Amino acid sequence: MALEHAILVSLQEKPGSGYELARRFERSIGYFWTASHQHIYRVLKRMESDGWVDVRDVPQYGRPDKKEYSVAEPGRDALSAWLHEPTEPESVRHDLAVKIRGAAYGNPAALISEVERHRQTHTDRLAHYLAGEARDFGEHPAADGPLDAERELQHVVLRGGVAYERMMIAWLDDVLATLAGFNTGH
Amino acid sequence: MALEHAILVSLQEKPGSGYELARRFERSIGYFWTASHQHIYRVLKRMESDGWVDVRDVPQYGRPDKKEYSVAEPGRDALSAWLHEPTEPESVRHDLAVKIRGAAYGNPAALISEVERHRQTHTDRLAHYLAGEARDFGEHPAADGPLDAERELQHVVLRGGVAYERMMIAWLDDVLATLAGFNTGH
DNA sequence: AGTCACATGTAAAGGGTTACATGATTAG
DNA sequence: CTAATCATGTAACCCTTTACATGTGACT
Repeated sequence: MALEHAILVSLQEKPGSGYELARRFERSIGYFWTASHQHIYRVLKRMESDGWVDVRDVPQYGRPDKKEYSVAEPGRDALSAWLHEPTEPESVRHDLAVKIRGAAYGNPAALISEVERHRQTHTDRLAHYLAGEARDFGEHPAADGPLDAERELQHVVLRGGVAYERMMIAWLDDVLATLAGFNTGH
Repeated sequence: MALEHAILVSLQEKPGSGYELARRFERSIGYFWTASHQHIYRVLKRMESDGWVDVRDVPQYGRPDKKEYSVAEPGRDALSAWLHEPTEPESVRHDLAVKIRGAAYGNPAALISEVERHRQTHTDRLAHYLAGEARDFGEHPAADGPLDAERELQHVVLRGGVAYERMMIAWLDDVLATLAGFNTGH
């Protein structure tokens, strides 16, 4: 897949500017598809020239004007076509796993701080996800949130993020225990 | 990171040809870093001209001759430098999660077969990993296998793969239950 | 005057996939 | 003769990152 489908999904949920999309890719949708603002602007240009999105100039007071993008008919079609076409599971890219195997010929203990750093990132993310879950899907959901299908689908994706972070933390603990074994000469 | 470090790790474990590397990337190291043969040959060329690897022509009988690559001193240095330099956790790319959120405006039930297909892939991979674990890290390990640190590090990486597949299967069951909820109108 | 949030881009390089291409040898 | 495994590559294209670049308006 490419960024364009993630953008279509986001714009379908709510139209917005390139800048706003970039902010959404730092949270929410960015939990499972990352993108920088440069990349977003570039793809948005192509999508516009392909007719997938409509643009509207929005003058603003107290801040720079912006362009608001929304999904056009051909964009909806492209999204629908992609949803119906089978996709293979993404190819895995775990640099930390490569490092761990590579450490065998160096000093495995040197990796400990790196692994701990990653563990910290994952615990932070987990806390962030859980806070978002309590806010948006708890007993007192935000009054302006989406309803029904959209809401439940967003929730199940978020639960996937939570499960992923929990698994990573548990595995990194396993890695740390293994690395500690070399230190003490076990 | 890039492919070259994964290749260095693999060649450090055992020298081999581009073809052999491509096969390793279909199993073992490919469980957490995928690469096609075209890509491998291209990167190998660059690594050779950078002096990271040595090449040796190996004439063979009964099959085409091959080039055997092994890690050279500068390659070992580059690998060591990379191992000591911090790396951020890889950016996530879960197309299925994007699809699930995108399904809200189409027909969520149309995704069921796609999710089931992914679930099947993950159960296959899990079975494959567990078979490899029993073979290489069970009570009767292969006699020619690696020892000590290398072996334990390979095992902990494999356990990560197992944990990942198990988490994915559980999450996809959660997704299927959620999608089923729309079918029955709940 | 400086910093921050908002807002939009371009250019160059790097990383990776897909399509195309060739050829040897073994087994059926 | 055909298919499979072994073996190596090129070319074009696409996706993404990094570096560079500009400018508004609010607040301190």
